[in-house]
Amino acid sequence: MDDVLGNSLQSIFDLSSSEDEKIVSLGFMDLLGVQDLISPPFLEIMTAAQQVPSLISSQVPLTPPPSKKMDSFEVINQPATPNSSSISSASSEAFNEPVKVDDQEENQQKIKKRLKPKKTNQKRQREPRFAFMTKSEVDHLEDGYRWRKYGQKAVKNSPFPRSYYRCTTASCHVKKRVERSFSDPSIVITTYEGQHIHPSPIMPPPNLGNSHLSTATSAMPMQRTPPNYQQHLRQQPFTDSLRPSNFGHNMGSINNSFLHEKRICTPGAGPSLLEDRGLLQDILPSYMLKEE
DNA sequence: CGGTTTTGACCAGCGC
DNA sequence: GCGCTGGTCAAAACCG
Repeated sequence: MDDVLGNSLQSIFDLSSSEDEKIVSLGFMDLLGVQDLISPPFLEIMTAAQQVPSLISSQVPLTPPPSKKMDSFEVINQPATPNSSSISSASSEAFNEPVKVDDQEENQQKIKKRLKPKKTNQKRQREPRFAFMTKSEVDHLEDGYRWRKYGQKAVKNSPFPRSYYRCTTASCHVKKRVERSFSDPSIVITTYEGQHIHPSPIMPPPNLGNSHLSTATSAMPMQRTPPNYQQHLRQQPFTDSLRPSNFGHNMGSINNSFLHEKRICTPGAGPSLLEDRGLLQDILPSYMLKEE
């Protein structure tokens, strides 16, 4: 079942990399605003992230699908420019009846609007992505930001549709996709794309009584832990590359704050586990840990 | 009335 | 080249 889940997720997220062992990412940590804690050697192997010209500095690649290319890591150094998308006039309409110039222009503008920006030898730019699984009843988890749904698609091999959301804040182009795991419908898979450039609009200010929380959030100025997650959910940042070999020594510096947060999130979790596993426990699904 | 959701259509990329 | 799939657009519907 784990395999099924893993495979399906591989197809779900194209957080791919070309080299299994090399790509390591801090996506989740990055979202939490702790990317400045990355050690230099760690950065060196984040080849993909280095290519990204945006303020995003990392992403969490899942197990790279062998057939996939570095799609999500493709980088376009210049903004895709709508290169006038040479649409050669809607011939049928023009043929059938004389269309007013205004109408023609209107039509062409409509068509242009729908056309993606012309690319010249370049793939569409994509923000680094970060995905995690959450056990939750509701599909759209409150994470402190305001989202506007802009699409929904049926997912292949899954009865559950995938929803597409955009951050409603102007000039913030963060997107997220939400879907349920086919193999475990109780799990919601959320994929973030991009990074918020603004504080959470609906989160209360920090330091409101909960010293633990303030400790945990102090390291993440822009991305605070979703309240719902803290109360009800068990976050499982979904990553295959965050395995101990990559993870342990690189993440040690941020262990404290993150572990702290986790204790808040899941008071039911055994303290011994947390102590034993540390951050790893927070990141890796339990079944992965058991396999170790 | 403004913002959000729904939903069908369109486009790009990829595999065969 | 064709078909499939993911991602996005945008008009209409919905909602507070």
